Amino acid sequence: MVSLKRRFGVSDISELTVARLSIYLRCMEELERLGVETVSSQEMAKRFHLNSAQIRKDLAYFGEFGVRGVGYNVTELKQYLIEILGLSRERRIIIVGAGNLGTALCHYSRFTGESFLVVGILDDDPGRIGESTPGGLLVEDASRLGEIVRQREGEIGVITTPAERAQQVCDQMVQAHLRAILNFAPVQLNVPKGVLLRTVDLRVHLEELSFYLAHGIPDDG
Amino acid sequence: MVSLKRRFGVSDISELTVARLSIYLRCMEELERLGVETVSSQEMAKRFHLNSAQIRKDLAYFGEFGVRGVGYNVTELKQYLIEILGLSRERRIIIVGAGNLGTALCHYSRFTGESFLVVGILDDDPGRIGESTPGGLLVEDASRLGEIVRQREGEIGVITTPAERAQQVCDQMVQAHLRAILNFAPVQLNVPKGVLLRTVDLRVHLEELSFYLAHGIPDDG
DNA sequence: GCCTGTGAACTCGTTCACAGCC
DNA sequence: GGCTGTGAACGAGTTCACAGGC
Repeated sequence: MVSLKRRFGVSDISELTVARLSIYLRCMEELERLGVETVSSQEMAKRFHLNSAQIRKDLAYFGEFGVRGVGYNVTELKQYLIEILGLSRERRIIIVGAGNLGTALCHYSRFTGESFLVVGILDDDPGRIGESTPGGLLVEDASRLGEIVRQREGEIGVITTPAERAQQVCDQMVQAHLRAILNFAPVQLNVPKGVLLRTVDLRVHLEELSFYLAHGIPDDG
Repeated sequence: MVSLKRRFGVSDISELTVARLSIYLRCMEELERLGVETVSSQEMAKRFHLNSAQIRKDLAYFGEFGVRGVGYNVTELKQYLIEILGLSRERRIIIVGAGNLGTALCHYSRFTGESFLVVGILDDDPGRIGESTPGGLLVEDASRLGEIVRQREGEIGVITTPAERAQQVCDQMVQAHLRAILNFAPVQLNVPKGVLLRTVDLRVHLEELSFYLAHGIPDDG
């Protein structure tokens, strides 16, 4: 096995590239299931509707994983992608907001292989604290966030509270040393430098769809 | 009130612009709540961490909504954005997949004002059919999709099935004349031209966070 | 004075096309 | 022959900077 490129400044890698690495990982998993041992960027592009040059370029940021004239070894590339994406160790997730979405996400570890584990779901509604979720976790008091993060070595915070509460929860997560936050509340949150925030805004997605329903859908999709 | 620009080819508008229009709408709602009547692009940019030139450019695709020397009228711009995004009429949503995520999304109409309404949630698991969801809807048989879409004038399909079932459900949605599909299953789906597909892949988002946890978080956020 | 709307400059990302290697 | 890795060309998207209007 070739080693990963020693130095790639993380800021040289575009977010779009990172998102695609995750896609490539899923492609490798699929190919492995199908028993495919080797794949060229072209074949991969055709099969999964990607662009072959882009695949090669994305991968080349991190090392020389391919063999000229042959392509990429599926299992090997999968391992590299796991390594690159930091998935070789478990990442522990703490959810704040035990509404429908929050409890739904408790289940989520099931779909993501071994890499992610929800280790806590908190809420500040006394009516919800103590309830058990479909995932088997008990809802705990949101005021214990700091303690729980420390205890269970949480790394990723997920916000599924109403919009009004989200910034407050976000601040508490930063305080509790969570450095990666996934926000489902439909607000633009502020985090200090050194904290990574991703917002998944369902309302934005629905409104986009509505825009194209209103104005027609372009040919390219 | 000035009228909307008569002809903007929908393909001239970037998807990124469309997504931002949705953000701007949320900004207007916030400003209206705060009682602000007029806002300049610069003030808006500062308040919501956007870029003023980009705001002006995005809006200018659709008309001349601002007043030089003054700025934009908040309520008026809000109305324009609603119009542009096709939100002045209700968009009816059909969900397929009554697992935790699907049932969680039934509630979603509540958070999106008047514009979106979940009018059906279907599943093919006989054990789930007939169950009632937190939103008050009964789970119906997925095989009745076509009929239900027609009856209730569904326009947007939401896929919350496991990955294995997703392409099949997607095909059935296309068959049932849904032209806008929001997919939460972690697979790359194929749709014919004339159908709009958006995928929200939680796994990709989590893996991105993991990447930056592993390699460090760049200063810009 | 201040602010919009917009061409021009620039930055970033994608795609092309080929040298180098198997 | 085929395929990777990569500089160069291209295109998309963002930001600048200012003319024009209030």
